[in-house]
Amino acid sequence: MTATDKWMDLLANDRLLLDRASTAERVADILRQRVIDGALTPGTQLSEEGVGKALAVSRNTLREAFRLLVHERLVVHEFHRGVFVRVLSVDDVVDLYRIRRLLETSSVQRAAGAPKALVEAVSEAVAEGERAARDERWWDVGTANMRFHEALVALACSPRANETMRQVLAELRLAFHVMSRPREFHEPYLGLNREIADLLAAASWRTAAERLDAYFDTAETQLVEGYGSYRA
Amino acid sequence: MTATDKWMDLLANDRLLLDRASTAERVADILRQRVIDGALTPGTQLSEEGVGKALAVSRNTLREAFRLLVHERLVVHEFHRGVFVRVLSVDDVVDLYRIRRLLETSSVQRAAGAPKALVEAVSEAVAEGERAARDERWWDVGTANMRFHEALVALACSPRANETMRQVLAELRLAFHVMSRPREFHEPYLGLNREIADLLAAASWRTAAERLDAYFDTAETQLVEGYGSYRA
DNA sequence: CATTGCAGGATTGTTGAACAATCCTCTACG
DNA sequence: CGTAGAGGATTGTTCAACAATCCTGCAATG
Repeated sequence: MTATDKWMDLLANDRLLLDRASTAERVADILRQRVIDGALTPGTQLSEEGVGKALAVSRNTLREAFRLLVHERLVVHEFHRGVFVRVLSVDDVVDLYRIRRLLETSSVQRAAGAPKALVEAVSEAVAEGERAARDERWWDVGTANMRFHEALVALACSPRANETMRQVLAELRLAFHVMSRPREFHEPYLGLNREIADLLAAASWRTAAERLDAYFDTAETQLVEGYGSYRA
Repeated sequence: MTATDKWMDLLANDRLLLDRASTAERVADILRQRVIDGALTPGTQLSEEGVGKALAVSRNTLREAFRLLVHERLVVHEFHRGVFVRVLSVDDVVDLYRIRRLLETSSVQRAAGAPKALVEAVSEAVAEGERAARDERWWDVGTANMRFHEALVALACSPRANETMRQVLAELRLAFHVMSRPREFHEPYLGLNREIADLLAAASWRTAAERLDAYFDTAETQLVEGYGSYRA
């Protein structure tokens, strides 16, 4: 029966990829990707006619897709005016760091019972960031940094927490796009991430949590002034 | 100029209440309320034709509303089959308690800088629960209990954390509806809530967080067996 | 000069109908 | 007993139409 169980798992994966995908969701996927990778910059309007014609979907289907993205806060919907790629305010960025602090420090604090593979995922994300930094791929450094923090929350073994964290990080991408110096912004955190990952690997949960808490103290203030001066 | 600033704030509030409300959002509001108060029990299908005719909205508008509720996890959408009021599994309930623990304990831990009014809101929620218990309004006891925990997260002063918590608690309503004994389920927590509120009022953040953590240890195990046996 | 009022055009909000795709049920057949 | 298929019901998606609202520019007014 263990052999069939393996097959079942594989089938379950494939079902998600192949089977279920309404047009609205796929449209949302595309737009989400474009917002995250910066092709759609904050502030640009997504007109129903324009996007609908470009993707060859009807206005109704498109509106369903817009609802999804609005709920994820990647776009804003102004009544009778349309949807726009979100422009994060400084308050938004502060709030994003605040909820990150709640989720991440708490997850690290009680990571004692987490599966070993999840702890290794943290170290792997750090290593990926270090590789990207060596090659001066600063955008990838930012991506790896996010994967690192996502891996921290994953220690809590809560699908909903993971989902919330994913959304928070996607929103933060909106802030990073208006930063003009990705290197100066992302590079300083490489050492901190490594330090925290090593503490986790050594099962020093409490120390890691304290280190992380200190990280947020500095990151938040640093970011506020950075975001205020770098934005378009 | 400070006088006009005051006016502006008031106007901004009113704009949210009076101005913006698309049909889809109002439909979602209605359905959300019906799911939360139990009129729509978990598992029931929300057919597009039925609900659309009942609320006198078109299918397209209704589908937009459904998308919102799907994203809030109050209903599930099965491709080519329809939307159904969500039936929480035991795993779901465990996960909900897990993310609650992350958000709540972390919020309480760093509540030192929270505005006094937010701390008082915690005590007020406890008092409301005690009043409801005295009158044997057990459903209201559950509502007050949720308001209590919502108030705990509010200490973190993060709109996004508040929103996440609201959603989590709305989901938990789905579990409470299949419990047959609201009194036995809600009453034991009254004393714990009071204890935590008093610790917060005394600025004993650390002790309060530890007490809350212990609360989750017992609540989670207690709930799993309770949910397994009480469900319809 | 600043402000107000008012077309006109463009965009969104909402509806209804239509057709395709899929699922469910029931029946008939091997 | 199992299964293959027909038929009906529901959902997925598009299209066209109209109402409601917003934006722009211009004229009128003080």
